[in-house]
Amino acid sequence: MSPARVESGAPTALLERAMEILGCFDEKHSALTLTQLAELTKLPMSTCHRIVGTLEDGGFLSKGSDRKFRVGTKLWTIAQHAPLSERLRESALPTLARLYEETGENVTLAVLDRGQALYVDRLVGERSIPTISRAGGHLPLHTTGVGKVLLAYQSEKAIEQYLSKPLPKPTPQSITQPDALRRDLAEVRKNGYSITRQEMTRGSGSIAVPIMRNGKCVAAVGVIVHLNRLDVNRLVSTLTDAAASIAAELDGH
Amino acid sequence: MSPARVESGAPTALLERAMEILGCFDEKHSALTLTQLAELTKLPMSTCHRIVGTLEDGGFLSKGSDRKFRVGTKLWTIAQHAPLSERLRESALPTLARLYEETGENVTLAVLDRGQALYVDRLVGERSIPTISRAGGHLPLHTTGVGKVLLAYQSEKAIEQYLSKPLPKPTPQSITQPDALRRDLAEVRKNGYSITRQEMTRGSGSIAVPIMRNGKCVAAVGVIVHLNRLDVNRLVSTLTDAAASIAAELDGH
DNA sequence: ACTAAAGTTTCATGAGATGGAAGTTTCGAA
DNA sequence: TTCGAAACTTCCATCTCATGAAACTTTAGT
Repeated sequence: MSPARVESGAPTALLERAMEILGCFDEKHSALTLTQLAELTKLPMSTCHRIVGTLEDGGFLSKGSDRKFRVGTKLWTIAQHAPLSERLRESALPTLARLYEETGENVTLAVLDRGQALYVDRLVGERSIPTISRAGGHLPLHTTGVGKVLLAYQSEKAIEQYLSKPLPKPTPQSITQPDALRRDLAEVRKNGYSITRQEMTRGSGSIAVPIMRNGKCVAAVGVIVHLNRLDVNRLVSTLTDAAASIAAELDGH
Repeated sequence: MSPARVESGAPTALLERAMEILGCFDEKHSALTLTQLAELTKLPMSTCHRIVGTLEDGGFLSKGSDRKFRVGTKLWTIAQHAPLSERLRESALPTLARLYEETGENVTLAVLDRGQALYVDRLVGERSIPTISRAGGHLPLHTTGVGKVLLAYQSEKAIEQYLSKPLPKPTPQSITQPDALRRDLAEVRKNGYSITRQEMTRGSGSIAVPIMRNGKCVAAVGVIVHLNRLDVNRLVSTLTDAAASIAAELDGH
């Protein structure tokens, strides 16, 4: 128990370093060179090289002909057995497909993860407007349709904790005043659905509804549409059906 | 360079052990206790415990209230940035959704991986018949529709190598005679699609077509249907359109 | 309450991770 | 084609940190 143990960054365990390296792959970095990985993780080149090599041998990373590393097939395969894929995504996909066909719009499925909306899946067509959300990506809770639903059905305490931190404001329409948000969330609970209008992206809005299981909101489905196509009544009813269908599928197995 | 270096199993590097632990999660093991993990990897409990703990801290594993470990959200998130998800799956999904709606049948998308068909995605409805293929799962090349397509478009040498190994025969209808398979694959290349009839599962058949890019077959789409619904002409034409559409989407970005 | 199985902590030991430095390859510019 | 610099790979003396048997604690099923 030497006192100089839990020091700053340096003497970390090998495994933590390896996880940090893998964690470098995100929305904006799907292909990275060894040098970039060493910079991002602040690891010495030689150490980084050795770890990356082992990860590559294990199929967790793969090196392209462009000398860039990408997430490997083995890692992907393992991830398909996460409950997120195996249970939620798999159960929801047929319904999402129907929803997509019916509306022709961007369809998203998200869960709450570390105080953000984690997009489990999305269906984007050529017709639908471009969106920032990606499967595997995170967005704030208070600026997205699915996010507001996920937040609204949290405990009072969790909501207050979320509101206590500074809230990002990606557009002028984003609601960042705690009181305004509290009212908005109350509306969501009352109506059973959320609406956003240009709170995340200029020109687009969204509608989302909760997927309930045992009285808890386990996920949210939503559509993102061009503002002038935001036909609330029609979309809410379609989404409510879809959510019920997904919930049934989840219970089914 | 001590000669007794690349010995048998025991003295493996930490990272390799960690990857082996993660690799325990597969089709038939989506939730495992610490003891099970220690058994599967043949690691001492204490060592396994420590590694699993670190993986849990990093969000690569998560422990449920049932004391079982599952693949964690962090690992899943990272995997979404694999080319398999980000490029192929994302590009193909809208088309697969349409295909699913049009046919109402099991729709699958697969690539070649380590001499097997790796299922990248599948859409399964209540209507469609039960299938073994799962997203993230592997099946033999010569007994599945998508597999035969993937194999047929390989090089002569690769095909011969595949045929040189013993071929599993899950049903009496499975084609395992090298010569018969060679003829079947030639048919696939000639026609541009593959057919299977009860070669993997009794009572069901499948049709699949290649997704070509730069003259190479990068993936295959297929449907699995009840034998007496196997309307070859209709399905082939629908699938061919879908494959072209996915290929276009892949080129688009 | 009891107990067997599952999970957790401890710690002396040495295997193996470490990272600076030197060597090699790649790639773009001249 | 030659050259130089940046990217990548290998080497190896040093010593940290992973190791796993054993002891301990918790859990769940009589």
